[in-house]
Amino acid sequence: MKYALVTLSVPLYNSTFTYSYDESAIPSPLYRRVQVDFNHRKMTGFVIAISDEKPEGGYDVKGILKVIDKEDVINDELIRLSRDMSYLYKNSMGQCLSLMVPSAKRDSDSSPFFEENDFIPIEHLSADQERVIREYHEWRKKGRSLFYLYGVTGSGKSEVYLRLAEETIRDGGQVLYMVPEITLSEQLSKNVKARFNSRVQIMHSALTPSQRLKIARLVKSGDVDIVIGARSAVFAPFKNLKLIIMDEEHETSYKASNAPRYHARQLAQLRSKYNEAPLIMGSATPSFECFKLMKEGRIVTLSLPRRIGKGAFPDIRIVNTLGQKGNISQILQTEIKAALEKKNGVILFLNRRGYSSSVLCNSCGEAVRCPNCSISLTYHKKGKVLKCHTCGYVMPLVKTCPSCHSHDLITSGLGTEMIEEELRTLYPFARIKRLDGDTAENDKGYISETLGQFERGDIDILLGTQMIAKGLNFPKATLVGVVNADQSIFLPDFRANERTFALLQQVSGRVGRYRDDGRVIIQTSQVDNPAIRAVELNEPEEFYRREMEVRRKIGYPPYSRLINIRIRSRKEDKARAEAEAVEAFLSEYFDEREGIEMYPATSSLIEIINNYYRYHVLIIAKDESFSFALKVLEVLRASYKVDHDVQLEIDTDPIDMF
DNA sequence: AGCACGCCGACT
DNA sequence: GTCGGCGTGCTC
Repeated sequence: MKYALVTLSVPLYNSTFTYSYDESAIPSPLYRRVQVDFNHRKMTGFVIAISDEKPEGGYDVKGILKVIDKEDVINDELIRLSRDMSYLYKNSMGQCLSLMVPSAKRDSDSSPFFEENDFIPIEHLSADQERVIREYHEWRKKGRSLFYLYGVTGSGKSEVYLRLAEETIRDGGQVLYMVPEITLSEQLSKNVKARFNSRVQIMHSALTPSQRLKIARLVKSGDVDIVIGARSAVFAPFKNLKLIIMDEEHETSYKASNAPRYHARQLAQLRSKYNEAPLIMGSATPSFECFKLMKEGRIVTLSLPRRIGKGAFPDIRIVNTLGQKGNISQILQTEIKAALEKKNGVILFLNRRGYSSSVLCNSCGEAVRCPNCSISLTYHKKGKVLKCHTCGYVMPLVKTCPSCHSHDLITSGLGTEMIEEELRTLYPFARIKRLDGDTAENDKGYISETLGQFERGDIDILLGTQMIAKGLNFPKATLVGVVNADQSIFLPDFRANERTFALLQQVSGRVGRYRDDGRVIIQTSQVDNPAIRAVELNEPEEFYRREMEVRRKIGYPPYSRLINIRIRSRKEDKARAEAEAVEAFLSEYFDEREGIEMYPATSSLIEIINNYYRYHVLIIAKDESFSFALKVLEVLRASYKVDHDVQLEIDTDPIDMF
């Protein structure tokens, strides 16, 4: 008899269990998925080690039911990664490992696609691009492995990534190329596929588990040179990983929004270390975390301060919306008209879908609320419905106020639907298309179709949310209008200014990449906001310096690290009691400790989501105390029993406080 | 997290 | 009597 150490995706502190097998009867299960009986249910787990010794402890060892795979699906590196990830994010190893390989269920078995592409000529490098590649090699020789390509939009970062990827592949290494959201990186994937042809694999969220497995196999065998993908591509099982690229490093989509709440940047750093593979991050708007490391010299900065070719910075104007009637100011209207007359493309950005963000009662003042969440419903004119943007609840538009039955209801706040309506009235002959979560819903083709239309000039005005803000190149566009920057400014989050700055800088980057007549109009009621001012005056460094100083004074990231403990329950008293108990448990360790502060248990900003009451306890740890905090949370996981109808989630380095 | 076991109320 | 409510405890 032999014994296999199996990890199972269970939310228990220890998720590894020993099962026996007869080596003459079944093939070696090491690094493969196995089916086992676990407390009266069949589960799939991964074998991470095998041994001849019967384990200590005196319990009855059960047998492996069957070995699922004919070949390895994980390796030592992924096991090590899941162990480190488990320690940092406080989920079991089994839960972490189960993210890395698609789970047991088999599905329709279609093969991953290899597409032939048109040949795209290799651009010649600008002097700046050549310089940073030279600098990169010099620093590599000195043994440095963390780099940041800090370059304005349109400075040609991608070409630098591709050159370095080519060199790595030529030397026999594999490359991981991460992008925030793959659907919006059509242009990139086309370029990369054309350059590297069939030895490229794209990992996107639309892949089925079996397609993922096939790709994983190709990556593992070394038959793929470069993997392009979003967050989860950080788990690809490389045979010989020699370069990691993380484009648009500041993007929040690199952080997982359910447990284990890992950050791909953090895991990329771990894999960089394990493999002695350099990590190159890049953005025009670095996260404060990276910016600080760059200033301290812990990350090597490679800077591209100029646009390539004929690209020029757009002319940026701020329009004060206070006292303005209508949602599109006279100034913006004039600019749109001028752009339309010249047959140039117009991009309008508003970060809120729907018609109006809430429906208010003019008589009692109450907003129409979601029955399952503690937020107000958004009115969608299409279908005349009220939608909850938090839980997805939909109901027909009400005619009377749910609290006082008055008929006097008014809409409040603006969304993309409303702007679309205004645009159609103002420019009846323009070809206008809206791109947001509603129009793109369930239809990935719609996004690329619309973007293609705009690129070809078949659409005059493209109106959209976040979706159109990122990484896209529109040579025909000369005008970008931010309909309302206030939403971002008023986010109840200490990162509101950082986010606003990055967002505005990124949308501004959509024009003027190839021409010098780009124009940006930003409408806001907060003309003196530091992020607005920084974009207006094109003073990013000054913005970083001042905002970071604010963070340093209040002791927030990047001058500390946060750990947020979220507690949820259907019963309010249970949620509160548990949060208070967790706080009391942690106080024993943290109260007397330098460098660690804990906020008392409080209800979350959105108190109820999907009928769950939400509380949280926030831990703020200085860098030198962070590992102590992790140790204490290890004790919490190991010895603290949470009530049965309560859920506890630990979020290390949270990016939203909700 | 599930799932079994077990101990109480209200039903044919 | 026994069906099923959900509190409690365990998972190689």
